[in-house]
Amino acid sequence: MANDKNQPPSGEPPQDENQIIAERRGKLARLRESGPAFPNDFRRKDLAAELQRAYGGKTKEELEAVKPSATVAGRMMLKRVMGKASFATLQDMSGQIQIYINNDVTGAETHEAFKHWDLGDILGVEGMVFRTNKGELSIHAAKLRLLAKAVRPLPDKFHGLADMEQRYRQRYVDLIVNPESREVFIKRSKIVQAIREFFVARDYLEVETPMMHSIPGGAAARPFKTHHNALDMELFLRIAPELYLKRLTVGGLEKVFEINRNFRNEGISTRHNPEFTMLEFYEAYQDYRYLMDLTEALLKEIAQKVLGTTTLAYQGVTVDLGRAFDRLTMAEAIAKHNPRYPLAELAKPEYLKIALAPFDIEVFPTDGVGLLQLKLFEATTEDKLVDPTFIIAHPVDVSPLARANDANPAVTDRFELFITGREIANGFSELNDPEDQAARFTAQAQAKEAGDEEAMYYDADYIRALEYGMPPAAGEGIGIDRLVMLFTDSPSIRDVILFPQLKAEEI
RNA sequence: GGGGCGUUAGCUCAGCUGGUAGAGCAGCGGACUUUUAAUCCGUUGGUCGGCGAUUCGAAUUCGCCACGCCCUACCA
Repeated sequence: MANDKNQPPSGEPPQDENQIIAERRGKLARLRESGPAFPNDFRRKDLAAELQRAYGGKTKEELEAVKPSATVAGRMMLKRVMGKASFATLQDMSGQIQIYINNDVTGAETHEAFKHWDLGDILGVEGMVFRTNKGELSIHAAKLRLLAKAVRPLPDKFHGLADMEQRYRQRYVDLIVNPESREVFIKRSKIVQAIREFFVARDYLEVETPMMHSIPGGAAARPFKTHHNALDMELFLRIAPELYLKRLTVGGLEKVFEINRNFRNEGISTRHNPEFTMLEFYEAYQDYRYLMDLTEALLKEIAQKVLGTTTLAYQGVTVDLGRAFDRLTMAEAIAKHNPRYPLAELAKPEYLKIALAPFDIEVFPTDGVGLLQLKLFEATTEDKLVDPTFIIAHPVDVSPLARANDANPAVTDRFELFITGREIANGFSELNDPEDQAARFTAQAQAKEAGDEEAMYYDADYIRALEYGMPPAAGEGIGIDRLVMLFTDSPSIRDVILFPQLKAEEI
């Protein structure tokens, strides 16, 4: 099958041909007989939403006195033919507007042609803006043209497209007929724009670092492998930009951010797509506490710009981003949300092992207090962190790139931000000691030798960069897709990615 | 990877315990000069996801496969 993929059809009619498509192909063939069937000489001057805004407040009489003209183009979503007069609803990028066609103004010949045009066709209209007896703002078409024929029918005009598979595979159809889907992607764009504005306003430099790495690093994940022919070289799609962005702080780009794709060769779920978008940012001469303040400010600003409020609803729960975010260690969070575990006991490995016993979690004799706390945290507390909560001081074992705490080297100066029980951000004071970093890489490389597929590689060039002196810095990553899920109340990551990864389909 | 559920006309969906497939919308034909999910009359359209089994007979029961959704595991 792989070989006939993406080959042009071979004379045989496509599998999904049907009566409706055949009918429309016939109409298209007749169109071709009378000139270009897909003309590109129509210039629209007005957008539906702008007309609604400009004339929405005018009465029927006021409009008749002024007779404003308008030129719009769009897809025909609804059509009502009533003999000698017809109505249609056009949809453009901004919204919808009704057009009115009759024999007197539009002309009988054009009207007759219009009657055979189909829902989904793209039309261009020029005419007077007026208000109908029922009060609908409309354009009385003086000129009306078919600009692009739709050979395939649109889904049900009232129910839209419900089949999730078809919505994901044929997003173009979903976007035409499901306004709420369009809204999600408009919001996504606004969120990304708000993020850019936030960092640019703080003198950050937006950069683009390689997506193809010879040594994948910066995260614990299995990479995609690829091959460069001319260089005859194995390459990996990046799992994170982190190590390159920190090289830039060595280079003197002291405030950098990147919004771009990461690729991880792992399972697919409602929260995981193989390629996903990450924001990562690094600032020299700052620490993780500063980052927590910055993160709060960022989320509040996005919420204000995109939603107009700091209160949001996600899948039935309300979250207030306006309040100060909680900052708790794992032990504190466990004790706070599970009163059955006293805080003082959570510092004792023996107690933690007993507490973990009822859960189906692997505990190793070598697990220290930090790891045991992490396991108990994930089992009992993570999903209870509905309101924004920073969890701080992660064990050093699970944070190979974070700076160890000066007072307690077993933990790192790190935080993760949880909202609605999900991790939204991960940041820390960066490890800039080349010898400490080399030792941690060595430990990771040994773990990889021992079979841990997600352990990191030893990155000698990264160590070399640190040896030139990296300024003390703090850095953070935020998964954009999950952030968009939160802000758009989307239950699945596929709802916020235009073309999510699915298994190959035979068309 | 493991478990559950789903797949019927272009779209949205009915179809009980097996008796040979329906509606609405869309399409086609007709009526209608201010409709708006227009309305009214008539009408076309389906190898019921695929393959196999049971049966006189399968959309319906059973098995396998494909694709999707949800949960779960790893992670962001």
